[in-house]
Amino acid sequence: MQRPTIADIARQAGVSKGAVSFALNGRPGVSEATRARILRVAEEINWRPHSAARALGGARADAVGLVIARPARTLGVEPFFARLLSGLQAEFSSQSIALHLMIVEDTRAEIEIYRSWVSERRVDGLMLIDLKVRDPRIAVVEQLKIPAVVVGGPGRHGRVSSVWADDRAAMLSAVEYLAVLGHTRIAHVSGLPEFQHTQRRSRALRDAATRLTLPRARSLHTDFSDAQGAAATRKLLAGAGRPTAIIYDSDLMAVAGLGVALEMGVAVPHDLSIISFDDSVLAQLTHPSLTALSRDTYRFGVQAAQAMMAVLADPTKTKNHKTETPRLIARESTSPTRS
Amino acid sequence: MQRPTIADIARQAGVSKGAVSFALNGRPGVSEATRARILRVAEEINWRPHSAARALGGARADAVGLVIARPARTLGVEPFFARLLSGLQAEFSSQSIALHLMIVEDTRAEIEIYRSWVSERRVDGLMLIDLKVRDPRIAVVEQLKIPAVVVGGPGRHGRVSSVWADDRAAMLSAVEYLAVLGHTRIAHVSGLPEFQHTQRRSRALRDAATRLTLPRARSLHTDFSDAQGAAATRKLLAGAGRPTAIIYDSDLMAVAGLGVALEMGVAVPHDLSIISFDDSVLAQLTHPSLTALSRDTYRFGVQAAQAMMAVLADPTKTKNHKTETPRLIARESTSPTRS
DNA sequence: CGGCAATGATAAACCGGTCTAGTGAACGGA
DNA sequence: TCCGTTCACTAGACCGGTTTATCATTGCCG
Repeated sequence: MQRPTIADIARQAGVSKGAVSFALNGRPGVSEATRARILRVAEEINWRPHSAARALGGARADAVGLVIARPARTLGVEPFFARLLSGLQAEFSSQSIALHLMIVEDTRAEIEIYRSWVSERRVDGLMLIDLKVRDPRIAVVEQLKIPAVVVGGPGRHGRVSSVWADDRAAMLSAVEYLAVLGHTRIAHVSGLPEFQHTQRRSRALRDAATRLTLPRARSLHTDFSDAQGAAATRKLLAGAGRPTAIIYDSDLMAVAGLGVALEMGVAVPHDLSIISFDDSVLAQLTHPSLTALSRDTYRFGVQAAQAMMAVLADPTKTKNHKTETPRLIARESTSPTRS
Repeated sequence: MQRPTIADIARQAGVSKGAVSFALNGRPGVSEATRARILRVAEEINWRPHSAARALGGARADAVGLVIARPARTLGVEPFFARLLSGLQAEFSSQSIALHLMIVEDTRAEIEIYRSWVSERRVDGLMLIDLKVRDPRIAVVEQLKIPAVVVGGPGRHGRVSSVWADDRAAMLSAVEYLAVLGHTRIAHVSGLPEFQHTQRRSRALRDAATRLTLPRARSLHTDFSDAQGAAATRKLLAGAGRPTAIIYDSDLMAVAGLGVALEMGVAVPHDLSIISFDDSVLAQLTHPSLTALSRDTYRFGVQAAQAMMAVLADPTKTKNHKTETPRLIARESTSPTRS
């Protein structure tokens, strides 16, 4: 027999299709004895539900969609995504929810995918990442009426749930740490300026600079690539009154910056302290190892997945879930100023 | 109207459901005039196919499955997967094929997922990675009669297509390069011994050692983690008659090994040459930068995806597709021996 | 002009589940 | 004893497509 169906179960157990459906889904309508018999038969003939048939009846797709809008080719170098993905997956797979993944070029394409996935009922919910200032996706998911979770909020995202970390507090802790070490000329090599998390960090630096009266505190924007991270570093170190400390928005850029410093004969941490806003083996394997704002990105993914499952369970309840604030881990790349 | 269906199109265009289906799928059975009218109506009311309904009729799921059987937590650090994934995605998305992704703990769980995805008709094909010696998955996919592509073959995998690179030739080129530089004591820090690619590399080293009469050529197995890579390095460098060159199976382990060497006062490349079997920014950002066997992993992913689409188009045609052999890129971590 | 094939279209079955309305039997209370 | 309720279960509609069998019309050929 090719691929047993509930009709086969029904025949063998001597009941109707409906009864089988009730039994298999744990709903009332059958006696315990019958239920047990049906389950036994199902087990025996190795029956599996046909997801399409289920979905057709309006049931869940048991899949969540994630679209990443960055050039596919550059994605591989960013450890953050892989770790986030791992965390999401670990949690989702515990509920047998698969991840529908797609990498596209830009937000327009991303929105197109959302529309088709939703109207084709491929996914039950969407995870939005890299939220931008005035992000058009928010309006789209609200219009599509599909459960969504913003990873890396919160921002202006109406009634959509979000999971976020306090970038502001993290940045402040890094700046204060540097200030205590005697640094007054602090620079920030950031990511894309249109991202909300980039803006939060840059603003936090500005505010801290005002409060602690640090002159020359500045943010240089990049596209997160190691090349632009290196270029920004070169620019900072070449100028007069160069910074004594640089905070990088990713470990990849921090490592690239470290390379530039060595190349230019700027000793780390003696002449320049370096802090990475993201931690990974990468930051730990360099010499000197990098002081970093560390958080458990895997766990962040797990929490994002949990938030999604909460929204799936009750779409009316939206919630902003704040996760652990990245903590500063002091390593070898920071030291007091020499003066 | 909530979610237009082909019945709506049929009504508005004044034809039957069947005619609409023919028109939308570009099959014969309707005149050009009618077809055009139907397509126009479909466009107008913004109709999208309901993937579940399609699948129920036995059609394609337009998704390909990929299960990675490694501890989710450690996955994020391996740049290889992210790049492979990017390449796969880029190619698949050009055909609107989504990737169904799941990360599990072991091969048993992986096989379970295969069974359920196939019987639930969630995917049209499966990508198998990290092929092991006598891998049980081969028998499973053959039994399930689902199109599959082995990424990183070829091995004993019957009539299943594969996409692979010539690890043996790559390893030989690395060993020969080192031999020319005067190295005779060459070690290899490899990955998990049960993987076929690990075995091919280890065997290539042994063969080269015999041919070039290199004593003490040996492979040390690890689990691919930076910790075990470091431990293996420490063991190698602590012993008497330590190697003058080490080849690492991944850039992550190579970087970890580099750190251990620096820590132990072994100068790279002066006292020790290092080659990484995998290239990425990681290898380029260290100091000294790492000589590496480089290949375009993104492209590898693209080719794997193409192989999958070929099998989907005609499941009877299986093929072993050999991709570019990793080429040695000399950087700063290798030099002639001092003697 | 008759027979036959090709064309364009329709109606209905079908895929494998879910779910609702309905049925018969057992049970309980007055 | 009789009615109402609950329980266990059945029959069949339904979801939104695809596909097959069927049919009418037209055109072509001998």
